[in-house]
Amino acid sequence: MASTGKQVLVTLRKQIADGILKGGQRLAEIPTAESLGVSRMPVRMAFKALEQEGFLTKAGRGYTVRETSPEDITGAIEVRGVLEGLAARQAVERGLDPNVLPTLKQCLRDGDALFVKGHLTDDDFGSYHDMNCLFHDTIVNASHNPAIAEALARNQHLPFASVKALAVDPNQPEREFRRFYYAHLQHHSIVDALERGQSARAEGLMREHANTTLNYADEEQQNERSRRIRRKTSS
Amino acid sequence: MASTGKQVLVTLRKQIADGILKGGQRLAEIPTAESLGVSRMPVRMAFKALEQEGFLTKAGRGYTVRETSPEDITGAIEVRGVLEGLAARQAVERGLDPNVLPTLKQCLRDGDALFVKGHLTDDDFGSYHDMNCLFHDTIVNASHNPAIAEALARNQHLPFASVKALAVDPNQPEREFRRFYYAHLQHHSIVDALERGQSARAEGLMREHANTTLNYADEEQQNERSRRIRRKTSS
DNA sequence: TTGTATTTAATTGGATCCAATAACCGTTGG
DNA sequence: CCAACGGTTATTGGATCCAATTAAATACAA
Repeated sequence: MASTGKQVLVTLRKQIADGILKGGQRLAEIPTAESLGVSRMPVRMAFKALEQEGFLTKAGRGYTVRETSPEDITGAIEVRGVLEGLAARQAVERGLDPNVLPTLKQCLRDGDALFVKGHLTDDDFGSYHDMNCLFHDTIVNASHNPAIAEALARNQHLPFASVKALAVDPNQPEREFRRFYYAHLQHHSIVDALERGQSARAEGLMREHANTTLNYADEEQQNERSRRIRRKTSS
Repeated sequence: MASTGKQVLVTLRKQIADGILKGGQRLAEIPTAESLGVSRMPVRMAFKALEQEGFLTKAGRGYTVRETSPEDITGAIEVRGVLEGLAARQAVERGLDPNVLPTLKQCLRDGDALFVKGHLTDDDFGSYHDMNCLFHDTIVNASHNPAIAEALARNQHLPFASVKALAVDPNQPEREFRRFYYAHLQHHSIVDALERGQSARAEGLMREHANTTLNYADEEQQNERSRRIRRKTSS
């Protein structure tokens, strides 16, 4: 039983993330309040919060759902790369807390156990997702630089840009397997660099690791683009 | 005649930035609303916005003014370095817009004109500040990556961390002159790298350029620390 | 004397009301 | 026929009211 305001906030956020509220669409307080069955007040609060989070932009009277171009997404992933790279470097330079390496190595073992079978089930993707979040969060926290986490929080919102929002294409299981396996091998290299105190190497690896997501997002763009073209030619 | 809500927001923001509202201080809606002579509603809105901006943190009932440690500031400046470094690199890699280099070179000429005298007046510091903001904004915008500007906007709030908030120590004019002159020489190197298409060099220079501020903040910390020690020993 | 539980008070969050402003449409004048 | 001005309408922003939750204080029991 979360409070009404939080409920409205997460509902709207999910509707935007899921594309139910399309980019560019105008949002007024009264209709959304009525459709959610609440008063205008929590909606006002949620709109303000969503504006700060970058989901909505104030357009004269009312708000419009922000439209994210593919360039926005690739740019945000690039930002995530340099920020997580900075986190890895600073984590090494400050000296790792004693619990960091054990946690990361457990992540590596968990990932290894997933990949030995040679294929990934839906549950495996979920497990990988959890492990991946823990891995990245651990490194970001190990930097002891709260500004990094704050700056990253801004990017979490864009689809594909966040660590938490890794999408899986169910039609290409073997390609997805290779993609995640490659990412996991990068995790191994990153831990190796952290363990050896190679801060610059850790930073570079972490940047490239974000680029792995970037390449995938690019392919998604390609698919989307070709799909659009196909649609256009077929009409 | 700005709207009441905005007025409350900027007032509270300024009071926090100026230290009138000290770090760790608890803020309740009713007292602040009464002290500002408005109703509770704009204060609620402002509190929510200030929480999103990182000025306030929700502490059970009500909010507390966030206290920024020196480590927070150095960390934020480090973040600014990698973000502006990324901006410089991407600006080169995407190809500079035709108006970027002329704008930057005008900044260099304006700076050169300030430093030829060998000393800086108060007006000169103001001119340098404006030129400096234009220089950095131009590079960030030249990256055509809106995620960078958004991530940077988060850091603007912390004192010393932002480009816009460069402090000048009036007691050490010649030291300040050397500091700004060094920063300006870095500007020259950065423009040189941009012009030659040396993206990695531009990135590294931009990072180091933020570090110049960082060193100053460190000295501020040292001063503050020694001041505190002096106070402690004298008591 | 200390810890826990209950009660009370205060503060926050939600709803409704009212005013102010901005957008849209119609009409009129050039 | 187009543009500009005025009116009307709808939507946002501010204020007040009410309920719910939480924190603090006091009292009671161990």
